[in-house]
Formats: sequence, C-alpha cells, structure tokens
Amino acid sequence: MSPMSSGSWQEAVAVQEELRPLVDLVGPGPAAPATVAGLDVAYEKSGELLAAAVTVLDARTLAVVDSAVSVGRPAFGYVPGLFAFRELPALLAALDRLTTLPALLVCDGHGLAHPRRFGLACHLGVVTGLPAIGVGKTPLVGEWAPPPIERGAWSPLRDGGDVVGRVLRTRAGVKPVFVSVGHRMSLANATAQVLALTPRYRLPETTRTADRLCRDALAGAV
DNA sequence: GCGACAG
DNA sequence: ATCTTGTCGC
Repeated sequence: MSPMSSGSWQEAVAVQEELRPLVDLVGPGPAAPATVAGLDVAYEKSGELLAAAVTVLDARTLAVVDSAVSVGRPAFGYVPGLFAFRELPALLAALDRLTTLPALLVCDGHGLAHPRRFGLACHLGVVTGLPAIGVGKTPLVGEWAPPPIERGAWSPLRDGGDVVGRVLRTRAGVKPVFVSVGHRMSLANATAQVLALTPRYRLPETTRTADRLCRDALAGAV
C-alpha cells in the first residue's frame, strides 16, 4: 500500500489496463457542444485536504452556468501515471452535485498522452460516459517539435510510435499546452474545442474558472 | 543502474 | 500541487 491509498499501485495499474479498452476512440465528439465543463483540484499546503471543482460554461458565451465543489482527502499518493486515483473520487463527487449535465469534460491533465494510454481524462470519460479531453500544462510522455509561434499552431505529440496528442499554441509566443483525447472525441475536435475555450489566456476558460472555484472552496473550508 | 515523472 | 519577491509589461 502506498501512502494515502485505497489500494496498491499494482492494483491501480490493473484497473487502468482493465478500463483502457472501454475508451471510445471512434466518436468524433460534439462539433458544437452547448455546455463545456472544466474540472480542477486544489490542495491544502500540508496536502491533507483537497477541493475539487467543476464549472459548467455556456460554450458560446463562456459564461459559467453551473458549478459544484467537493472537499475531501486525497484518495491516493501522488504517483505520475496514477494521478487519476488521487483526484477522481473528489471530482466525481463534485460532478454528482451538478444540476446540469455538461456535453463535454475538459480535464486538467492528460488523456491518451499517458504511459498506458489511460490518463485522468480517459478515466473520467469512461466512468461518466461523457466526451472528455485532457489539457496538460506540462508533458508526461512523448516527444514533439516546438509548434510555430502563432496561436492555433500545433505539432504532433508522439510516444512509442503513436500520436498521443498535440502540442498546441493557444496564445502567440506563449508556452504551448498538451492536448489529448480522453473519451468519445477526435484529436482534431479536441484541438478545436480547446481553441474555442482560449480566446484570451493560455489555459481554457473552463480550467481557469474551475481553478478559481476550488481555491476559494479550499480557503473557505480551512 | 540512472534519470524522468500529469497535479 | 504548494512554498515564495521582485520584476517586466500591458
């Protein structure tokens, strides 16, 4: 048993191997989702507490139309590659408290751009059945060439002979983000959705609003 | 064996 | 993720 876990890392890996075949890599996903959800988690400095937040935005206006939070304890120690086991329980609890059902999940972390092709975005997608994409700030696996400096430019993220995602420039001249498919979404559509969610900042409005919410919730919980 | 390693 | 001061720039 690893620290703060509900199981061993071997068991967690087994769960990933078991759920990986359930990822839908065929569905292109909604071209024009009505609503898009952002999910993020904030930790207390000691690491004892965490707050998970979900914000649902109107995909057209990017206004927040629904949101929910859940405060709890990390369900697993931080292990790169097993990240989902740490945040999933709290994220699912927050999703349950939502009044609306979002058409797309934008996760703070990777999807297929994962050692076993089953990152947080895949896990969340399979468990909820909703289309999901992963947007990471830093890479976990893969190699890539720097995309051209203009917004919208991208380069393939390759790992072990697979294209597992795209390194996307959401702002001209600013460090790119790592986009990968989670569930029921094509990589091209995932890219389009992320660009639609980044009219001004590097990170999607969904993650920005969720980030603010879980930080505030954590501050209010302590 | 030695690094790298989502948040 | 979180700990942290100043600093450059719009």
